[in-house]
Amino acid sequence: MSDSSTPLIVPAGAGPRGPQAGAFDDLLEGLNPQQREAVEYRGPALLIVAGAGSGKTRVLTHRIASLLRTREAWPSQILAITFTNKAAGEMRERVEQLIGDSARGMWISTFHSACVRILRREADQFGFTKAFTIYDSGDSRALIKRLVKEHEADALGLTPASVQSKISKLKNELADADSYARDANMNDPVERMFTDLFRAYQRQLQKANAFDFDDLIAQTVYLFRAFPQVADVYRKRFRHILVDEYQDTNHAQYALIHELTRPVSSSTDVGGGMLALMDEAEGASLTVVGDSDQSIYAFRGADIRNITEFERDYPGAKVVLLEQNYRSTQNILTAANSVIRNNFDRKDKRLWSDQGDGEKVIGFTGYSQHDEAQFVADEIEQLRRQGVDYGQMAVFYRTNSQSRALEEIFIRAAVPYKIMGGTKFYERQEIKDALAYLVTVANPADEMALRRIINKPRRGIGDVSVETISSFAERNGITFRDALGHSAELGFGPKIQGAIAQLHNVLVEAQEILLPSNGEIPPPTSVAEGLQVLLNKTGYMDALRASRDPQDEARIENLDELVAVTREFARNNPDGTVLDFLTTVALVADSDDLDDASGSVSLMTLHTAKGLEFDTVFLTGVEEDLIPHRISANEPGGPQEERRLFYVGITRARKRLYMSLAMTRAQFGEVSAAMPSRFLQEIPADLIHWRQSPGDVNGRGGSQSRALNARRPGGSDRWGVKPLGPSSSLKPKSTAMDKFPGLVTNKVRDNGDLELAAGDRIRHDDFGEGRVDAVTGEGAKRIAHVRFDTAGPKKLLIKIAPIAKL
DNA sequence: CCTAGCCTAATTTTT
DNA sequence: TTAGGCTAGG
Repeated sequence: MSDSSTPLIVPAGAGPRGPQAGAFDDLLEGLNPQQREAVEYRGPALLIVAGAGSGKTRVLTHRIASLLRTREAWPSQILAITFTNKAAGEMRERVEQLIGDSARGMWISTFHSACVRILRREADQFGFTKAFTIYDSGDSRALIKRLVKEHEADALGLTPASVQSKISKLKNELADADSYARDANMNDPVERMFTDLFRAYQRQLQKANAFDFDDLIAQTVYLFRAFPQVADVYRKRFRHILVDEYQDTNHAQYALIHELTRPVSSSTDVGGGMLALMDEAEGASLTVVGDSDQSIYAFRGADIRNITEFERDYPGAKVVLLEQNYRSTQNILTAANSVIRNNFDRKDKRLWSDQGDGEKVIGFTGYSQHDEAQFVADEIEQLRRQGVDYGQMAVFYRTNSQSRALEEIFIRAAVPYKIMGGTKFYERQEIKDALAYLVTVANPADEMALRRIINKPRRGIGDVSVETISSFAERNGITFRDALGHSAELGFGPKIQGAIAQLHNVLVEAQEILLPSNGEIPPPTSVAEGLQVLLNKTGYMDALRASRDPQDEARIENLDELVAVTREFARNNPDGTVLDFLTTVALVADSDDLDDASGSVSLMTLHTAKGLEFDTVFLTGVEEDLIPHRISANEPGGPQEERRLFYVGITRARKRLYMSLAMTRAQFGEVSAAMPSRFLQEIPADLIHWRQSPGDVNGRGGSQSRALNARRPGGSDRWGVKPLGPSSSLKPKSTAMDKFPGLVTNKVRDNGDLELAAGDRIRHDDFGEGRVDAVTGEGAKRIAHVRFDTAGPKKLLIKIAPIAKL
């Protein structure tokens, strides 16, 4: 009924047969034939296979615009799903640009926000309230940790991390504790324990009136399956469903889409006419866009088959292939193609560009990750001087920890940068604390949140007291939160009793501000106001100010920023409530706050980079064990997924692509030798111009690099080469990776303990015997300056050079 | 209940 | 290297 405003009758002038010719010529302008077809096609199911940079967002927005323009659909009948909020915002903006205000009323959002919206509306149907909160992975980890401890599950080898990831996987497969228990071997104590934990976890969530990330999707599917009438409301409403990045959907998301595109189950008329009923009998029309070569989320349940088997799932589906790339130069695309074609069982697809070859990929090998970072920084500065905007340059890496070295060097080199992701703002302790205060007020059932802040700042309420309160609540059949209101009956001394009463009062005061008991609708500024009351009157701020921990100063700043965020939120959402605020905050992704990155270089992981593009891209850490990551080696499909990740990285670049690596890499204090990634071998030699090849660095390359080595002036106390001025382009280029067979597939050599001193004689596999002149550097980065009897002077990295002491 | 100090474990990617 | 957990002492 809530949708009585949604017109169910198709507007006059349009029919199921499609738009009239000429109704949207301008929307087709500048599109290639395949893109046009993807915009114009009308039918129950359409799969757009969109290679990287092939203009899929353009196609998608123009398709939506055309549906609206021709009045085939009302805005409210359109549901478009994207992967990030940022992508959703962009899409909405672009559709509005095309057709103006009439775009209002569309649902363009992520899977998660769409589900939250549905769940909020329907929560009461199945044991939750509209005030439910959303647990991010940190929250659920904390809960699972507690449960693991309580159940003493660690004795069976179950760690919080393993339990969490297993539960997450199961939920993505739409399994619950019961269905798991049916299939599992219950004689195995570990399995039994896990089932218990899963059940307990789910019970706690329900009790806390909370959903975790995976629940948002899975529970929506359950809801639709358990209450077909509810599902019908949405089936009637959404007549056109479009899903972006379809290759990254997991089973639960697939099922959700499937439920939504089903024909309405009940025939009870809710006011629509005949025509509407006929339409609904067919189910909504579904458009999915994706590229199986860019599927990089299998680790969290994405099922590549959702896209590869689309035609089977939706018989009669139309498939459109977009292969022309409008983003990159041909050299970049050729590199990308030559890497990705090493994945078997993929449909061959070849991106092409008419933009010309462009520049070659530039390669660099540093002695250490700092050396590598210095190269990147130098190049960035050089490009900047040539007029390239910082905002048009990006540095990618496989793991977040790699950002550290880059940051250090960038700070020193005064390169403005912005890290996307990493330690996220909303995952900082103080921010989580502040949010937990808000949650405690907004959703009193959420015991987790209250437990988090009950002793922050220190109030003298430790574990023992918390348990006392908890059992009091249980005995009296009230919630933990309500127990705080009975401070006098808890049996504490005056100090603790006072502290509890104090906390209770502040929470009540904030509640009056955020959710007035007289039912009045609070002004949009109430979130900021309530937050400040909570932070100030609880003494949280004072405690930070009084602290002499230098980190706490930054924490205060962060909290100020959070208050600013709430103000901003109030401006953008005049009727936003605390719950809306908390929802938004819970669902923001790393890539979402990309806008203010202008004017600085963007640093991010390869995963975060998906969907973005930059003029200049630096792919760093192109090493074995990093990309492909060591852990992926044992996972089925792991190496292939890593290759796709690498492919995604390459295809982000418009004009210039750099690939760099280091010969040694420090991981928590220890330095170890690194090897060039196997993926480098997959790129044709003539596409890469090595400024400094792996061979140059360890003195074991082909003849060209020997010559190069011999010519290079030694004696610098920096390990890396000198900053690369224009003269460096005079260097002869080194050649392909296959000139360095020993560097790629062989086992890592480790001469870690080899002690060398000036005067020692050594033997090198390639250069023969020689005498050590000097040793510089420390630890794994020690470099021997050797004068070989026949090959002349060389610099060698002691740890990994193929040498032996005589 | 709190704090300091020692020990150890971990580092893949994230809506 | 560092964050978190654990212990002992206040």
